[in-house]
Amino acid sequence: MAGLVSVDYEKLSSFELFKGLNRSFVEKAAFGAVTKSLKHREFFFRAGDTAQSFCIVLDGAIKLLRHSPRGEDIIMHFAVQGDVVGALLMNQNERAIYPISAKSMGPTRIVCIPKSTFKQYWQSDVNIQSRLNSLLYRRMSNIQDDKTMSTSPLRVRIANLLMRHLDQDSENSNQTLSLSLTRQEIADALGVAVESVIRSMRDWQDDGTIYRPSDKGTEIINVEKLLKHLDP
Amino acid sequence: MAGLVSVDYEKLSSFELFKGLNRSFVEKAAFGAVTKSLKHREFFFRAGDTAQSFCIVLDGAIKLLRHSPRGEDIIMHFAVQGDVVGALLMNQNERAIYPISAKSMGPTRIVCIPKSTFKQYWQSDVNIQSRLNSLLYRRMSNIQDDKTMSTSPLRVRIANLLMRHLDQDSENSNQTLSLSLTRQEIADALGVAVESVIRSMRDWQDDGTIYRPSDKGTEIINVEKLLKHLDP
DNA sequence: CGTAGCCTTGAAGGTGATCAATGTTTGTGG
DNA sequence: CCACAAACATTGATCACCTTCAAGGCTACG
Repeated sequence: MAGLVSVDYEKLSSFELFKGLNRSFVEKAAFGAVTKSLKHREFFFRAGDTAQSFCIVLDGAIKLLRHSPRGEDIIMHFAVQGDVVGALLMNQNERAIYPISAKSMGPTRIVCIPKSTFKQYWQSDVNIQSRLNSLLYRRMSNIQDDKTMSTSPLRVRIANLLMRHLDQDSENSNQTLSLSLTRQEIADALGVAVESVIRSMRDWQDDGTIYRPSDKGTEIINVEKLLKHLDP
Repeated sequence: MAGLVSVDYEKLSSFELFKGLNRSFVEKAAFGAVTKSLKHREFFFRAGDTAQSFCIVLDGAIKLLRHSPRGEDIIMHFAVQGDVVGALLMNQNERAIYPISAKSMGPTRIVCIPKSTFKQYWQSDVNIQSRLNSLLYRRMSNIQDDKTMSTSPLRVRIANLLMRHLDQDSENSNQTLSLSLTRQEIADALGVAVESVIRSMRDWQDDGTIYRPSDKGTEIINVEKLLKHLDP
């Protein structure tokens, strides 16, 4: 937990949320903010906590999840670099509570911004509101994409999930994921059993459609091959 | 298609979105707006149309849906009286297109507001933005509720859907739905087959947990009984 | 070195999908 | 007003996909 330093502001300015805005505005938008470093599997907040702050992901990733009535985790969203978490709650009343839990995936750094700063500098700024809406809009689209596929066989839904998380950069047929997902997390995100995910992905591993370079780390995907698997 | 009359403004003012705001503001917020009367199963817009306007539901209901790759409709949201449809898109760029289709359920009246009015009066108003966010927040919560239940047996998910659409008014154990849902629509909203919905709900019909007063119209639900069916 | 989290495999079973057929209701046009 | 089509409701039989349960292995980490 520490105040923001120059390099943090630069990183913030590079995000879609603040791109093109001048430094003094970014500083105001982060008034009273602190950076937090989360280890692997650490909660930023839990469902039921009163919502006093929101955050922007600097590095790493955070999964937003709920507990299902039967004890499993259900993952609603993977927040990666530049994503805003919890902002929609800052508009709600004083005693609003987080409806979901936020848990880090690997070492993660975030900027944690107090509600008061939101009310003072974010709420009244048309530009920021509009950009927040864009982020929200994309999130909504993702959820709706998922739902649209709910009648498709599992392997199609898994492929769809993976494709949505491909790194923007690489354009060739071998692309990396923008975050490292475990089988368990894929299962939790789709609301299915781990075993089903494993069985669905086994063939893809066997014929090299997907593979992990060093056994640890992010999965690499041969998009063309993957799509071929989905045709029938 | 007609301009707004006094009674329309009064209705708008009674909605959560405008409650407590003065008449002149509501008139500005509806600048250039027209009312539209939709028949049963009429499209307000289709997925892919360029988004030039958004709307507020005056009476009736509108379902927001997508086409799944296999031809079925998947319903994302039921917009009822006071709900805003398509507002999130007004912030996006000029050539933004609707990602979903909007189709009326029964005779429906809406206020259709041009994008330009949004940009002029809605976007810069903190109050309205905050209320829009509240609506959006509730919609998000609904979708997440659905997803949280994705591992539960179908009858639990159906019950959950019904309970979320109970009329706010009646507090006794017999409650009416705030909109009339066909079995097909319940199936489409949950992404399952109609037959499965029918089979799941058959027992409830047989023992009077749910029933339709005049065979047509809205379903009435005995909440206590319904909950008892879900225990095991 | 032991635990916790994740991965993997197999066997058995159930839930919901699919297909096919039929009935019912509603709306449309002659 | 009647005939016909379209949308919705219902039922039964069969089957596939995914779940569940059980067991074991691997890796990281305190």
